[in-house]
Amino acid sequence: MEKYKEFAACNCFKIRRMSRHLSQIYDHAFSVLGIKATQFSILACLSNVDSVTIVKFSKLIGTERTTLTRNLKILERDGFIKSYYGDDERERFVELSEKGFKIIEKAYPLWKSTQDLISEKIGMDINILKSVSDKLLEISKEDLKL
Amino acid sequence: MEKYKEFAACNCFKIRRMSRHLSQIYDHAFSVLGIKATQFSILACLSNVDSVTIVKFSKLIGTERTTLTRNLKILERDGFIKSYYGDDERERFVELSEKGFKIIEKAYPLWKSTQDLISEKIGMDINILKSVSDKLLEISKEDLKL
DNA sequence: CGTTATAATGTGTATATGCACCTAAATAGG
DNA sequence: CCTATTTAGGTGCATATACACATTATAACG
Repeated sequence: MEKYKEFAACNCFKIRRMSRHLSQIYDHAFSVLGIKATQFSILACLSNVDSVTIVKFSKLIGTERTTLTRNLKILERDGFIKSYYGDDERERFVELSEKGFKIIEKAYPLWKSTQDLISEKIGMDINILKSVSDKLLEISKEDLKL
Repeated sequence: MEKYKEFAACNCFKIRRMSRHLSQIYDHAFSVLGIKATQFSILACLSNVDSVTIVKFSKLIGTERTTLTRNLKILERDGFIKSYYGDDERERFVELSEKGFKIIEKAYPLWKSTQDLISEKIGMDINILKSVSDKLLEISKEDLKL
């Protein structure tokens, strides 16, 4: 059976493996601060929106709402973010705490050096990544019926 | 503060988001069979190696050993694979069961149509993706000291 | 041959992820 | 104003992921 090469070329398999690998590299860089790459991403994005509801934030960063809820719970437990309910009592807003601001200040140089290293290793193909990402995001529900 | 664009360009953030998105698409395709994309990948790869130890298999597919152990446990529980200890009593071999072979036969057309759809959407950039993936895998432990 | 090093694996703990389902609040329609 | 629908959010359950640490078996070596 010679399907191995075909299976190994699975887009999902490859991207997942890349994701795991890259996550380990970034996680390693942040480890001295006791945070993970995912957490840095959330805190960094949050630093640019002041205050935002769960649903809006999840759409903004492309993370499933309930996943984000759980990620935020950990960040709130550790004091990096605060949350409060709005006038519309269904809405819950989240925002960075002082501690949150401080950690991303410390994390920034770690992120920057890692990001530069990876970008350098990948070279010009790095731009394709955005193109591919955008194309994937275009895929609609209709496409998935087949 | 205008760091948002910079953070949003984070390689790790982008790849993780792509990975989540793509996984949802493939998972959806396999959902009628009750398996996930990750499980299909493992079973498909396993179909090409007959019988293999945990360590070798984890290196082959680029999945952390203990992660693979847990993934395999679920597949064994559901009867898709079998495992047994070797002459070297430290080694545990895993291999596909009959049920495992049957499920990948059923899953193959689902995978193929999804794979074709995604490949078409991404277009020529798909080749660059492989190049990027290979470059990432080249990154050594030394690079991470910085 | 006995001791030490290495190799293969398992487990505890923690984060990440997403679907299905549930609740409560706000809004739309009559 | 009352009911039906929509919207925001939470929770149960399951899989995925990886690091640190422990255990056991084999290999290496003096």
